[in-house]
Amino acid sequence: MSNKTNILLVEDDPNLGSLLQEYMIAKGYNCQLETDGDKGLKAFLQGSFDLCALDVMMPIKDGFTLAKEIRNTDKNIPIIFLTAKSLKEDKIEGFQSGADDYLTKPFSMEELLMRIKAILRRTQGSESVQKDKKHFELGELNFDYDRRMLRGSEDYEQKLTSKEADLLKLLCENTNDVLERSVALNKIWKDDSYFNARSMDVYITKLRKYLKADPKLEIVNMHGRGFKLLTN
Amino acid sequence: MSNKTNILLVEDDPNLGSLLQEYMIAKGYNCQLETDGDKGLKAFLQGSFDLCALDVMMPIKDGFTLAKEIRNTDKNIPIIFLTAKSLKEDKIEGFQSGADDYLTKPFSMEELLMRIKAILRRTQGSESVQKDKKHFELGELNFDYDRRMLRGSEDYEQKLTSKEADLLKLLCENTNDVLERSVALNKIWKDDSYFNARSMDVYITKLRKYLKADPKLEIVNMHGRGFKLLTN
DNA sequence: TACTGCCGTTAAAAAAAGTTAACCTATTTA
DNA sequence: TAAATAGGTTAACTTTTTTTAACGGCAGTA
Repeated sequence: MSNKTNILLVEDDPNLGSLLQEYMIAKGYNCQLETDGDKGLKAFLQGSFDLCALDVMMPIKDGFTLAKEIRNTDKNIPIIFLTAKSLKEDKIEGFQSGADDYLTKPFSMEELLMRIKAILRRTQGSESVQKDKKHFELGELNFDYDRRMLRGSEDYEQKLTSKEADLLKLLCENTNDVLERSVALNKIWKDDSYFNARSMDVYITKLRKYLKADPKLEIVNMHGRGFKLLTN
Repeated sequence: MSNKTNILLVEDDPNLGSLLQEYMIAKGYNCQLETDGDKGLKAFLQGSFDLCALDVMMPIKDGFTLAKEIRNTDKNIPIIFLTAKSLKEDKIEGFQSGADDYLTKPFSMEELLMRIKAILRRTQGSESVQKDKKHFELGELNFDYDRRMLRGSEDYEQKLTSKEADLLKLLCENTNDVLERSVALNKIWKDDSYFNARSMDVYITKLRKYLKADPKLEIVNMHGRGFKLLTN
């Protein structure tokens, strides 16, 4: 399986079911559709899903029962109910069987997507958020973004200010590739203006000075575009 | 404050507002009611909440704007919108300003409660456990907030004043992440002013002195933003 | 080759942060 | 009750960081 988020959709109306499935796939998710509760449970047990979207009123086995069975084997999997039942009592039963959300039909597919995203943000955010690299090898040099420190193999040590560190980090993330002026200005200065561009030039000068510690390192200008950090 | 869950409710209709507040209190929550966006933001900055329930259409400042400002200082706090706007576009804007849920009026108080519980079930487990932690490991050091004591492995012991302890606690809760000046000033000094900012600087100096007991610990300044406590 | 807009550098100004000490205020102690 | 103490704020001054200004050079184009 890919690294996409896997959604199990159980919906007995084949039209609505495949419509939702197509939509979720178009939005970049893996989405498996099952058309009744038994098949849904079987699929869940065999697969590895990140979220379940369950219709409530289904033949053979209703969504609430299915949810309880699913929760029996995985008590943390997010579950959303999709249903025409808008009665208060039904909603309450839905939440009591462990729902994370409860959508009453008709709903827009966009709203479903938003609600799925809102839940996933909470449940899978914790693991995948901190992808940001904070530590870079630059030829002979060694750049620690958090400590804002540039260290050479000998006893060269250069403390950086926060703007210097921000800019060097961006350059490092685009090593041997163009860092567009506008990108850097918007990320660091939050605004692409004439004066901020002059300010950025001043920082490029400062960084060039620091990087002289390794003569192989070079920040070259790409006229009209931005800068490129070369490491060879 | 007790160990109850703290809910910030911002709702400009005083009838609905106090009805909801009473209900939540009856259900065992702490629930603070504010009647406009500015008061809501101020309350949030000074308090310590586990969840926000915000009306969207309010005079002075609408709920979406308020949500963004709140998210600016706390990017994990759960937010629920309560609103009469049931348009698809509004819902989408709501979720895009970082909502966890979006309820359209009229809704039953029971449903609100269910939805709040569903969100808290996800969030309270993970990080907000740490939120009211009173005891922190800081490299070699050991910080006991209640006793206002900083202890090192050997015989280093440093008693802290209450302001020192408050500030260190905030820094600890944001370890390796920026603690915004305005956040600290509002939480500890209850007001973001020039003199309080000078006062805070004095306390940062004091804390840096104490933290020298472990040379790995460092409080770095993020120019124009705030401070970051580094532990590695 | 001359024009024009982008870059590079240095210096100065401005803004933010850091430090130290004096100064309140409330509480404890003599 | 006065003195001592502790916690906290204000003030004055220093240093660091960032922005602005000025000017000269270079690249791309007419």
